[in-house]
Amino acid sequence: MTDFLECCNRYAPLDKASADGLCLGLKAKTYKKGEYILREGEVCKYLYFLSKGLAKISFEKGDKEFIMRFFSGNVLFSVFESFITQAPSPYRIVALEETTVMLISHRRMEELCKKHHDVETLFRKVLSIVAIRMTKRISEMLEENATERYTQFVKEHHSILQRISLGDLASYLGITQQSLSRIRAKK
Amino acid sequence: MTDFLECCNRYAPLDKASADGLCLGLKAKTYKKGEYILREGEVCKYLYFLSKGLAKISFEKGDKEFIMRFFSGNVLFSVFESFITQAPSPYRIVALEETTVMLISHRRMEELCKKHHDVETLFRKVLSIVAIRMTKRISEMLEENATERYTQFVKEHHSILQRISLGDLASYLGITQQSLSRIRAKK
DNA sequence: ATGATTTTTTATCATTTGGTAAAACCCGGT
DNA sequence: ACCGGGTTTTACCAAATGATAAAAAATCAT
Repeated sequence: MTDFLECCNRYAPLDKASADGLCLGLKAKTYKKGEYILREGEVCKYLYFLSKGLAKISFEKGDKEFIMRFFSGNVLFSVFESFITQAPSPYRIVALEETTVMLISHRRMEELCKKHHDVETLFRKVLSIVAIRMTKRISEMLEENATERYTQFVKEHHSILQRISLGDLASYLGITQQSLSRIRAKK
Repeated sequence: MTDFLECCNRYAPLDKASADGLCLGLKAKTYKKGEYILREGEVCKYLYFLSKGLAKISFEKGDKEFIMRFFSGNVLFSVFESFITQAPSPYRIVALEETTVMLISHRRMEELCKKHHDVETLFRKVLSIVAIRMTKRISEMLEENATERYTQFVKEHHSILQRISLGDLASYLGITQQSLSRIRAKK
């Protein structure tokens, strides 16, 4: 709870009323390793705060999986495609370890955004970080080859590297596991 | 002006006061084909509304150019990395035709967001669209090869296809112009 | 510890894409 | 019409990545 509010306050300073509103009815849920937090096709009803563990957002095409992003530490995340529009999610969320998330429902978030200007500011800031991060990823995918992307990932996500399987890392980088293995062997 | 407000209202319905605030001091600027609207390294001071023409956001690495996105029609855009943080832009904006944009300064946008809740909602919605669009692009880059990405682009951006050079399209797809030419020849 | 299952590495060959160069094409200015 | 500059296509070879298969290593449950 403290972590959650601290995280929110890093985005935008919140009134007591807003903070209370966010915490009111905040539910925690724990998933075991490998469990789905959200399945493809389901509507993403929540904004998530990951308080413990590791998760991935991914999708399948044919028999291949592609990973959009990993989440660990104290971060806010969601499948915004689905959360914002309340349409079925093209992506799934899977726990890669025992993972605890706090849930803020879409309905409550909408209410709070309407009621408290600073919650809307918080939401806006969260989305701006997401937009910027996604844009950066696109840059990297355009300008860097697989080897460079791998090196970059190691540099930037050193902390979670050991917790991610090679297969998952390859799915994130957009290459086959064999290619990634080859890249690592070359060094 | 009308187009601008209509565009804004599609994101979020605005009060008269907010609409007036947005329009007050709104400046239009026209760029010739090939002119820079923003250079790499400059701070992006504006949220842009493109009312006429065609523009690209891109960057260079070595002697290659990579294109993040094209803009035409009545759309709001900016280099949000820079606009939001007011840090130097990693990207440039270039007019691909004679292009007219309306400028809303960062300072004014900040003021209006603070003053009018509905402007903040508008801004939030703009960012959510950006985040979703970027995410979709990442999906495509992960799951589709160059040929599929080309086909997809033709399908989705049919209207501006004839106005974009092959070189620019290749830079957007993340392949060389020669590869794109080859892909087109195969069909 | 043992065996079963999963993950990672290695190998081989096919396909895709890049790099370089040159030719063909298109278009605007004179 | 002709020139000149830019754009697009074609060709050739090299490098990167994918597909498939199998071996090796690591992990897990009993």
